Amino acid sequence: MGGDRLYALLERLGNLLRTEERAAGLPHGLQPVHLQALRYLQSCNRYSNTPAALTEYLGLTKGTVSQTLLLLEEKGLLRKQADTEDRRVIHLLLTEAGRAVLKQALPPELFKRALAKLPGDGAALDESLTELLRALQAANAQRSFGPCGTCKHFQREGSGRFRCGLTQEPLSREDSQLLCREHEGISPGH
Amino acid sequence: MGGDRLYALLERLGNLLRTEERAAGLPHGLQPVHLQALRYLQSCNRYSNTPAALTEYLGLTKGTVSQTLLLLEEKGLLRKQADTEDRRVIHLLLTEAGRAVLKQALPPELFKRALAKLPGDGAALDESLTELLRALQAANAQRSFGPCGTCKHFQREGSGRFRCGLTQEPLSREDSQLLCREHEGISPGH
DNA sequence: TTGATTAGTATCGATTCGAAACTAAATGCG
DNA sequence: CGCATTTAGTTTCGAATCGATACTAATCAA
Repeated sequence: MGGDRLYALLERLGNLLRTEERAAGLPHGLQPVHLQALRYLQSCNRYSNTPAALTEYLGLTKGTVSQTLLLLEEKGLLRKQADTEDRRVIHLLLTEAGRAVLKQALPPELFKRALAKLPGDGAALDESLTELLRALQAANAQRSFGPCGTCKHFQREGSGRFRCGLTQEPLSREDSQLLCREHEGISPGH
Repeated sequence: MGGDRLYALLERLGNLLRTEERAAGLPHGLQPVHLQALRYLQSCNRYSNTPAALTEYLGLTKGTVSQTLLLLEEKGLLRKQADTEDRRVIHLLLTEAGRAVLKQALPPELFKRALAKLPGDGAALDESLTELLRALQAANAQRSFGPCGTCKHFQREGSGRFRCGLTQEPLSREDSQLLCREHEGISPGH
């Protein structure tokens, strides 16, 4: 059946990207997981920049992620900031150095070159992958980590003013584009 | 730019599949790499079932792959067979047990369920991914590991009879569908 | 107040992985 | 032929990921 072929394709792509990621991180002394953590933290919103959210995103255990964060902090790529409301919670903020490393390392050179050679602008690929990801997350009961503005808790309050229905906090236009761990897609039935 | 988003998608998909693969291998005491090795060996041709080819396919070092193979052999999932022509070369053959494990473990359940939910039959996805993989392999100077029958060394010799232009050996119809490490795509310019 | 839950950390052992040194066979060049 | 070089594969070692488990501290619920 066709599933096998699709699976082989995805696995091979995954391996190639992982190898590239390994090479891209090497000069900075970073492993693939470290780059992935940095990339997540750069693109998530203020509810989702915590060890717990990162743990869910990466699909690892919290102990493992805690180690990863220790290393990134020692290297000065991120800093920790205690939450003012819930003192158990810690927010992870990229430093300038962290952002610089990320900008230089990801996406890897090979990937950028390949993308340039791709016939079309990759829109079809984007759409197919998004669909697959959605199906995977639906099949599992997993969080979607989608952009804030596409969530069912997202509320419009007039020109350029938004609010999160879950936390009741106001949201800026930039906020609405960041990934959120509480993200729930709008179900087609409504 | 759009590359970032595409990259994030692929990385996330890769992580999900890897997590699933880890879970699928757990009951057999196998890690993701082990399943990947088995899957490759099941679908490659007789020129490509060697440690060196597997090393290239996985993008690891030969020492690492050597360890992986040791474990798989100990578990009775594959056996080694010395090449009769070149006594340095070793061929890796799946045992019945190896094939059974593979059949049971891959693709992971989650993936199959997701595929079933996918609108359409995944043909668009297949095409997009194949294109991307081709672009990646062209951008790198990497081997393509494509099916024998789509290689520029592949020769037709009449009804159902084929030959490899590189080794001059005759090929069966089944041969022509297996992955080959010497595979070179037919360049569009010819 | 007491018990349960949640966020995060610390420690341990198993495993992957790369680097480098090594063996053995094949190849190439004088 | 003879000797250096290359290639296939193994071995050894150390660094790093990762999961499991136990732990602290804060919050929440009854």
